[in-house]
Amino acid sequence: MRLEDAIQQKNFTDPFNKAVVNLLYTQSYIVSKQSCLFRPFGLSPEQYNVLRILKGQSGKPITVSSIQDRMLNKMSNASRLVEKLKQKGLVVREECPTDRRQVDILITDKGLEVLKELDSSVDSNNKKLINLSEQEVDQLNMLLDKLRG
Amino acid sequence: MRLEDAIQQKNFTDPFNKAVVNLLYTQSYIVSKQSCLFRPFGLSPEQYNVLRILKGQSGKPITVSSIQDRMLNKMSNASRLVEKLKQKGLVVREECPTDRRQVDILITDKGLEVLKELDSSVDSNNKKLINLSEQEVDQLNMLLDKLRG
DNA sequence: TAAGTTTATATGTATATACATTAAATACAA
DNA sequence: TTGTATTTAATGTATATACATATAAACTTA
Repeated sequence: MRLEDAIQQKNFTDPFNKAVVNLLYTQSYIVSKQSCLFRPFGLSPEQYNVLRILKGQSGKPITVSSIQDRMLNKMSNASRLVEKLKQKGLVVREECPTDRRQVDILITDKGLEVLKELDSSVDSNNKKLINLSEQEVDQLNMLLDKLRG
Repeated sequence: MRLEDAIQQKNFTDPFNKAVVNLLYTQSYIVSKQSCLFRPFGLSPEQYNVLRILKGQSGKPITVSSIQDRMLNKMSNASRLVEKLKQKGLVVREECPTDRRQVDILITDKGLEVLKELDSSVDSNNKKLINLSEQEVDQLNMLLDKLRG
């Protein structure tokens, strides 16, 4: 569906402006379609993302600031987010032995289990969300990677 | 910059999954680059968007629920957002004459002035944000419009 | 027209985000 | 080594978001 129809705006000053609005609108589309998957586990999209980051570490600890760097939403608060995950027993915090300022974060077995339950449904859901051919989605990824400079 | 490098993730299960993460990440990139423009006016991105919707009405009133339909973030709260804009003197609320449940919203002269000051810098900023050629940005818009189905 | 249903908006509440500040540990330079 | 600056994480605070519920008006239909 054309963005112009979706938000009932007749035209944009130029295609760059349309692209900005289009990206904001499409993100909202994705988040709203994803939230129902996370809900049963009491996770927000960004909490799920942090669990994925930790899983990607395959056992290696990672500091709070490294998590922050790799989060999708740069403005959100890794420290408090990790605290929420800890309260749910999905991660543990350990004092970093080489630098006592830092805090090492590790995913727990329970955290890995939650991901195991979620990942396949998230993957198939994402495929359904992106109504494009293989070729088109590759093109989209290429354009997104390029546009950020 | 490739998403894989930006968030230090080696690979994705498939290009559709990468596209989802890529869209979330790109939205965050845009919002963080835009926020400094809105800040001096005390506006959030969505508040700015609502002002744009109202300006697009060119004087015609629009109800709260119609604003909600046309907002970029479908989950946000049009009623409270309009209240914030009203407190800043940028919009007025009027009881709808034909249906007393509804509330007509109109942008004020002050609201139009704020937009006048913002629009050109937002437009040029957006152009800078999207590091693509005219042809590429058209392609991106086409793909985004298509992917939502 | 009365009773139940739907719609439009507002409000309550918990959590998340944005941004500033604090506190502690470390790095570094005089 | 001492004082200053920087880094890391946590915390404070205001606002925004997400979602449920409430309230009032309008519609529906028996």
